[in-house]
Amino acid sequence: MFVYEINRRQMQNRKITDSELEILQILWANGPSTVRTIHESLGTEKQTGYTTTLKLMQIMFEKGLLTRDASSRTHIYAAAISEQSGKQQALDKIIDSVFKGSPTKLVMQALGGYQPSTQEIDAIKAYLDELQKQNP
Amino acid sequence: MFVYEINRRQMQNRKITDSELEILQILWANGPSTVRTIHESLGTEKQTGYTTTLKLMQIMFEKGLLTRDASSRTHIYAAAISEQSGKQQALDKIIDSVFKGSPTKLVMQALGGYQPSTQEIDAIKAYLDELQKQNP
DNA sequence: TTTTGTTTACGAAACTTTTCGTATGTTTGT
DNA sequence: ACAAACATACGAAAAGTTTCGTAAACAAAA
Repeated sequence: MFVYEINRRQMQNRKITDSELEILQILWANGPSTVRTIHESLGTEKQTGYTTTLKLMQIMFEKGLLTRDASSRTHIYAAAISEQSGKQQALDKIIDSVFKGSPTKLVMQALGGYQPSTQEIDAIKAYLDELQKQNP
Repeated sequence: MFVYEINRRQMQNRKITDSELEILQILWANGPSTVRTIHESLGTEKQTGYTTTLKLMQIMFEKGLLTRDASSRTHIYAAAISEQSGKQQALDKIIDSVFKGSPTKLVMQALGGYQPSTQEIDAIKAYLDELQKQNP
């Protein structure tokens, strides 16, 4: 039986840190996980101890970034926000702060800075056609 | 006579913070400026004192993010990195951390999350055509 | 049962970023 | 000349993030 706790006493307006984003990403990719699993997924690059990961996830729970099932001794954590909205949030922030609120500007810069391949360009064009069809 | 100081003893690998990015942005928009000017540009939103802005810019100078002309009492600061590369840096970071290194993924998410207008779509398409011409 | 290992909770150190107060010197206006 | 305003430098408090050590509870193994 799963009983996901949700912490509603969130310290709201603190932004998501890079370490937190790393953990969210693993949860998005693998689904609900234990601290141990997450810690091992971080493993190679990060040289930090287990309790560090634990503490971080506890704090994220307090912030409302994660929920957790504490019905068994080994808690199982899940991302409280969807991959979609998490990524969009990250984008929004940069669009707002760096690209004067214009997603188009960001897209241009991203494309200009990277020399996408012909295949990629075609993929994006196809996607644009899709959008245009939906939005006449 | 302008004599821009450049601090070469940079603490390298610290990343650019949000506050720092705000200041860079103003410098990119307005060109070299005094601390007072920057502080007033930040003005309305930020409720922080003048010396806070000063200190921030001094630290940015130490980090090598800004250069400055100290030939007159009122120093004049300039961004040490170009608008282009600063914005690209910001983008790189998020592409790397959130979009598995794929700029195309970021572009898709940005476009999908925003319902761009027909004009914007056309502008992006035109831009893609440009890229495709250069890259046969 | 006793030992060994795993898990959470928690406090606090270490580090970074943001903020400000104060000292000191320069410029400006009266 | 003198006061008021302004500029830099600097130390340090305040706030936030990351890290770890240790204690307590439980589980598994010997």
